[in-house]
Amino acid sequence: MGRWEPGGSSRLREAALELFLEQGFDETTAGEIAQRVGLSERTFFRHFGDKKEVLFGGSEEFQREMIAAVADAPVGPSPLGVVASGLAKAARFFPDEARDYSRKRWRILGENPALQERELLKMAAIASGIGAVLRDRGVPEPAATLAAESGITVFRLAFERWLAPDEHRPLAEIERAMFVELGAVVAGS
Amino acid sequence: MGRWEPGGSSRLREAALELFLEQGFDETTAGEIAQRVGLSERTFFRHFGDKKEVLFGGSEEFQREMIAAVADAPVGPSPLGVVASGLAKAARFFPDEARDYSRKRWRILGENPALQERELLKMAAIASGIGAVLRDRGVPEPAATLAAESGITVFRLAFERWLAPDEHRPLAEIERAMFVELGAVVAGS
DNA sequence: GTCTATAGTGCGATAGAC
DNA sequence: GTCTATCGCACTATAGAC
Repeated sequence: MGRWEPGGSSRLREAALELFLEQGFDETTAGEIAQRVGLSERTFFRHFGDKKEVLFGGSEEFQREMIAAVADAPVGPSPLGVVASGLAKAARFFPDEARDYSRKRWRILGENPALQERELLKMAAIASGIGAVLRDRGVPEPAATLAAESGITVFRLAFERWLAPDEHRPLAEIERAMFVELGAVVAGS
Repeated sequence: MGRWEPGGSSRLREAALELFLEQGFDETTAGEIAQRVGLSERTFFRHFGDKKEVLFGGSEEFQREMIAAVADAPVGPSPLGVVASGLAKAARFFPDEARDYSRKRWRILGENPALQERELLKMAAIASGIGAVLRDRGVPEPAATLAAESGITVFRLAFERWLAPDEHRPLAEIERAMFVELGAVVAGS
């Protein structure tokens, strides 16, 4: 038992989500979030490099997981197949229980271009990491980067679909369907 | 002859590029850029919504052009083919003479994640616009979005390749090769 | 934890162009 | 008279330096 309540980061993240939903991202100051959990603004910025980052907690872990899943995927004939099997494994990061939280977060992101920018950068970083893994596995360029980027595109669209109000299938299943669709779209040209 | 030199925006853009190359993006203040062309900091922010935006001049026009090129593409059997022919047309925005400027700009972007975020958002906006155009042309979902996103991925990778020091082919030619590679990567799965 | 520079906004005033 | 570009000032929040 220390001098502070434990879990400063996660308490800040929760408070931030609430406040952003209530009053909007721009209308909420970092100091306000910190105050709500009894911390100082200075402490907020020690936990998060900038205000946006409070909405991206756990994203480094997800990123590592996603890249590791591709690295550990069984040897396959096609690089995109390798990416697909990695993505399927990483889908466990988003079980049904996470849908509600993800939808709230998505609503906030949808209203703020600066947050969308950050989300895109995170995705781009994952794509870049997957590309590197594929090259390590002997896939030449530009196939490695194309497979990585296409895989992330499939993931993004599947994820958005997963969040839709009328959607109930698990993420991995939507991913599979989306990969099939990609095959059809590209084959048709 | 007015009270002011004409072309405030473009003079600010040029000065910004110089200063960013000399001292870096973070080390250059908006006031400094404005001062160099005889304007005030306040005026800088009336031309550009934020500091990053000074590096994205003409991007709205490029965006419109890209989307219009897809909208005006001849009727084709496949949505990705339509996107490809649109992209080929829009490649004229980047003639050989623009390579030098583009490389300078790319070097600045490469050193700053915040600028990469903005670049990704601009690309995402174009993809979204192309997706809408495809839906207007009768392409169902998720094929429309997949074709749009895949097309933008091809454009991005082709553009990066176009900027490589050892690369001399025109952008349109690299795009074509990249579309072929995408076909191979996806077909192989 | 305090102190400070920079980013970015709001508003009023001014100077020309049409 | 109206429209547009500019300046100047006051102000807040972010973010980094000390």
